[in-house]
Amino acid sequence: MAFDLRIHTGSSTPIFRQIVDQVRLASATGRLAPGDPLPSVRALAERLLVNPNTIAKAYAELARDRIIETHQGKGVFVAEQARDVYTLAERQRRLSPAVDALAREALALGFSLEQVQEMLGKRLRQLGKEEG
Amino acid sequence: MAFDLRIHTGSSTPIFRQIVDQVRLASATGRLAPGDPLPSVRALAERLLVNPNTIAKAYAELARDRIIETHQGKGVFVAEQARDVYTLAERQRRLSPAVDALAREALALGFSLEQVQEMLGKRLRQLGKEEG
Amino acid sequence: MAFDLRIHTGSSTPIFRQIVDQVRLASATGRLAPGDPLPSVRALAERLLVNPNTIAKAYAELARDRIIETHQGKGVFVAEQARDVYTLAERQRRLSPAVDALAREALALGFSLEQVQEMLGKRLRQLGKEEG
Amino acid sequence: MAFDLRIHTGSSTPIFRQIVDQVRLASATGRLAPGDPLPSVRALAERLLVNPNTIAKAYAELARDRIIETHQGKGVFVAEQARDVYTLAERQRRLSPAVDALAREALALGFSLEQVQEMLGKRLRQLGKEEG
DNA sequence: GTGGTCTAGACCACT
DNA sequence: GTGGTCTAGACCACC
Repeated sequence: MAFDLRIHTGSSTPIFRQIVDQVRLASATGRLAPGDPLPSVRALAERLLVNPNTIAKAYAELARDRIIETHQGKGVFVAEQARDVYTLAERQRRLSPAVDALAREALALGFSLEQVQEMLGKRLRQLGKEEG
Repeated sequence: MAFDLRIHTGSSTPIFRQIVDQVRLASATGRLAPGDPLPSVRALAERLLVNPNTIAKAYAELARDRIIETHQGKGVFVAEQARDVYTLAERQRRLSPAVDALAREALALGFSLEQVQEMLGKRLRQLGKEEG
Repeated sequence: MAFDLRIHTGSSTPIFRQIVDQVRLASATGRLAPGDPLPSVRALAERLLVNPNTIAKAYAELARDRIIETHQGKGVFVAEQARDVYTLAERQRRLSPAVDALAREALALGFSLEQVQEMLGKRLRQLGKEEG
Repeated sequence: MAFDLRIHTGSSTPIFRQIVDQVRLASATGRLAPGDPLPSVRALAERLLVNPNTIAKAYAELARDRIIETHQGKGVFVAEQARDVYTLAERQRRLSPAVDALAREALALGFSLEQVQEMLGKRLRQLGKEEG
């Protein structure tokens, strides 16, 4: 199964960030395993109809964070490095900025806890399906 | 207690947006009450060491959303009544980027829906209590 | 026919508002169709002989109201679908200054309600027909 | 009966303009007849709780347009000048900017002719009552 | 004094 | 190339 990278040009999040996030997410959830090949810059640019510079920028950030490795003349692969294991506290610490941002925005827009939880549940189920 | 506006110039979120968000949240939680005066454009610009235009831009957005009212020659005040400016669909559209960001991050970190919802509830209660 | 934006620098209505109003009206009457590109900030500024910031301010307001979509590095386009952003009450609030002005003027000039309504209907039909 | 001038500080229209418009309207509809006295600058400023400069500015514009006359030491009076008589075409020409502004705004906000006509009728009835 | 608009010119992120 | 943000400084209307 080919790793199915998708971008939304309508979104306000930059294309290069969408790519970085998807690869990072796929790697964290095991959908991409160490050693798996990724499409070349040129091939991905053609498939997604975006500028090769955009792909290169995304791959550069992923390589900097040791998520992927590029082997000259061979291609791009998911890095072999050991997966970090976080404590619960550490995982919560990493999640809390997003929790905080959503909480503030929801309050400002006048949403109740229940409404936000429902939107969140719906979105999580969507993401889960795309992954499976 | 005077309303204590603070900005981080090091942040990637624009200064004017930091101001908008803080005022909106303070208004939603009741920390700013209808009729309360806000610092003048020039005074706030001096205090925060930013350009008056930046403050004016923030105030203009708040006025468009009917959070504040500006009176020529008098100053800026918190709007008398909270008003339903945006449709439910629009408010959901505005919340969805934060929902999406949290959902993706939670998935990548391996949290369950219930765990995230609990963190969210806790944070919402904290923010609501920070009044006065 | 390219969309022909024109401003009157002599007018008391701000330049950025003239631009906003013309684009909004053109979008509402279908003279601008979803997906249509708008001139770039710099190009329009050059053509109208105004500062790019003034154009940017107008485009920012149109984007907030989801009339247009701006794509970083690509340009500005008419939004894909018209969306209900504002509640009925808010739309009435925004219309009421114009209603009030016409009512007062009509009263001062001794027009009956029927006469004003007829003039209004005629003008609305004219504006609607000026498409294409 | 004293001429009952009222201002809305919450409105976006400047106070001095509200005063000018109300006097002009009362004069045009005969509620203020030539020779009728108006309150002094100082008295009106005290009654409306506004700055005397604001009243003075309004009276200056009314005097410039020959709606009122100020007699030093005696007070302010509605001018004796002959009322202009307009042809229907001339009256329509004077009304048309307000008609046009309302039509454009209504179209942009997505209102139907019927909705606008209803808002207009309601507003005209309100103004008629205030006057009676 | 207040806020609103505009110009000029700079820097940054994204494509 | 594109739009987004910020600074500096000016002028205006209103109170």
